[in-house]
Amino acid sequence: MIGEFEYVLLTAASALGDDAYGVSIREQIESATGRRCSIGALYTTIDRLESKGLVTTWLGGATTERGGRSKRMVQLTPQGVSAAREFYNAIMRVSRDASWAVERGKGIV
Amino acid sequence: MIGEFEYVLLTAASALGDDAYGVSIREQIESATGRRCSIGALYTTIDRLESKGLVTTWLGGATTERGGRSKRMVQLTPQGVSAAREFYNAIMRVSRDASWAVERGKGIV
DNA sequence: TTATTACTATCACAATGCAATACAAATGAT
DNA sequence: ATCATTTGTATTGCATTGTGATAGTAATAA
Repeated sequence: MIGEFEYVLLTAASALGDDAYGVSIREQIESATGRRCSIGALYTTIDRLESKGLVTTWLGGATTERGGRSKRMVQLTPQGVSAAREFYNAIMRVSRDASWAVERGKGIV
Repeated sequence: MIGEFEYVLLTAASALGDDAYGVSIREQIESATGRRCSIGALYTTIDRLESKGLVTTWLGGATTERGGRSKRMVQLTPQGVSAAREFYNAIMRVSRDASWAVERGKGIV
């Protein structure tokens, strides 16, 4: 099972589609979670996800317009999508009757 | 932030209410997740949750009928409920637009 | 050739997850 | 009483995941 931060990163990369790379993923995570994402957390997790085959990465072309190192693009593999779905479903399944998970039209109240 | 297994344990204990103790929590986890829950994972996590103030535990009375050590009862503290709610909300928020999380009638709102 | 900008990489340690193994207490039979 | 049985809990040691601090790399402009 992947960890929580790994899940967050996969989700952010998925949301960004073709624009997913280190910096944009970091911004996406910070905006989606409201919490800070450190550089170390970011790249070590990308590395770990890649070595597990859950994402692939490659160096982006020279699309930069004003200086700067080239981007390391990130994309989920089918296994990455599966792993994320599994994590999500596991949380949903476990939370089914939790008081903090009740939504409209759901359960006894 | 609590970890995924800590969340699962909090949820199981919450679901069991007054019947929450080591063995019953373990069974609840295994039935809710479909995965095995080892003894070590169980008690070390209970210890950690207690030291963080997310659960309280105490030794149950002599309600056993056929032998056996007394139970270590577990109950969520208000902080435990908050931590679980936070974890759940964080996952929900991040997953809002994920392809694997789409449900009916789910807009940005 | 140097300064600036945009980005990625590494390290070291903390927090969390987990299997294997050992230990404790209550009961009932002898 | 003491011993086997039953029901549960506790400890140890290591693997995995999370994260801040720090360093490094490459492109561009002046």
